[in-house]
Amino acid sequence: MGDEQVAAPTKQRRISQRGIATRGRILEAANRLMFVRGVNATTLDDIREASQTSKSQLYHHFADKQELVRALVKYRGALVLQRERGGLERLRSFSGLVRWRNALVQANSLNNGKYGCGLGSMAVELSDQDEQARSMLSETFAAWEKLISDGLHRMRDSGALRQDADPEKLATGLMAALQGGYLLANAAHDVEPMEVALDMALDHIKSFLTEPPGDPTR
Amino acid sequence: MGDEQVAAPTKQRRISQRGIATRGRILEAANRLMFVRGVNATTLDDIREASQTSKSQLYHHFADKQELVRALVKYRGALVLQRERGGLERLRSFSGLVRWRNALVQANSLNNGKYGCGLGSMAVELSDQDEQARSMLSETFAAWEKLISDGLHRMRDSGALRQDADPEKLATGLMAALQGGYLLANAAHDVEPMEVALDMALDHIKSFLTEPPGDPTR
DNA sequence: CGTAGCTAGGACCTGATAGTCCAGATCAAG
DNA sequence: CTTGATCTGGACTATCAGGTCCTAGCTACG
Repeated sequence: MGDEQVAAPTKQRRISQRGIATRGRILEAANRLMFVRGVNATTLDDIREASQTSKSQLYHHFADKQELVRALVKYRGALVLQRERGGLERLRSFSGLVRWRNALVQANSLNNGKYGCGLGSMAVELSDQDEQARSMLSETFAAWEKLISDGLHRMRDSGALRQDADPEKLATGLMAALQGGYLLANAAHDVEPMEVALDMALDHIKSFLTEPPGDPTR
Repeated sequence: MGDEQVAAPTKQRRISQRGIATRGRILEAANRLMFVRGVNATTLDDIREASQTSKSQLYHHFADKQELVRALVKYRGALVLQRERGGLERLRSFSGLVRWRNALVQANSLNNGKYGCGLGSMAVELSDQDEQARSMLSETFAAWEKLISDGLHRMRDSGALRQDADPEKLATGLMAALQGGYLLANAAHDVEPMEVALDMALDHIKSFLTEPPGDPTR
């Protein structure tokens, strides 16, 4: 098994600007469609049509649907991490966490809670059917949690958080509350459960503050 | 539109024991297969084979795949609620909540975190594609949360929980932690995130106890 | 310019899957 | 035991979705 793919290591296919643009259009369309319909319910023809491309282009840029889905996992993961980096990499206080929470809630409320988290829903759909996708998603979640726990570490180092706070566990708990909140909000078509869940997690973190925050949570 | 289904309201189809058994076998097989592979990735032929039935029986007992899935939502919802009633309807103390947590964690650890929650994964897969299934799932979640909040109400009435505790919100937060925990555990193939998430939610509830529990959490 | 190879269009193929149909077995009520 | 309905087996069909292929444009580079 595995007889070919080791050959010609240096030979990289030439790729034109147009090719890059097409590949991008395909990924973008897949991203949009699979976000609202789910991965399995989206067909290649849907994507072809939405991206204004053709079958041969799909198969020129991606070996098969599974590869496209894996590329999408990477693509969406990068998008989310980039967005989250913006909101979290300078996190140094509890109020920063509250702002972060508010941004997520507001974004989700625009859809009335529908669709959930782009990563979370892929994780549910793919974990039991594509090991490689599952492991990429798991790593993305870990990186996301790390953005949070890094912020909590900064807060602990600066004395805002007590020494006995465990940033990693707090970050995992917060991420679980976020994902569970997304899920319940999606089922209910209502953001409220997501708000309640995030507030619970934030309250829990608040209990590790060295001194109570100056302003109420909202 | 809708010209037929109103006719003959009293005429209920006769149904034999054998018919009931067959219908049960189909639902059971669908339940098992769709739990591990997901709803969309499971075919009717898979179910036919696993349930030792035939195509005509599938379509005799269910109008189409969508109806079968909806019946499964109901079936699985009833199973979960029955199981949860056992663990929650006599909940009166924090330690009872800890026992409940332990049972869920233990069950999930048998699969190394795989597959997640039977209801949660269906919610993710179906919410964006079958409104009726979504609403049934949402109601099931609400009923499940009510089992929890009823227990918390009992704790509050007995003085174990402070008066300012909000049982409904605490139950929603706990459910979100549970669902998010399932999701992350499934993605990681490891129960740990689920444990951390539930412990966070339990800690949060613990902060509303009138007096600290006699024993450590575990 | 010329040409090699990337890029594109879209018809076509193939397998899988949801759904149909009908003949025959089984059951329950009288 | 008769009769009419339910239940069952499994072959059959239609459709759809993934995947292939061949021809024709474009682009980059010499």
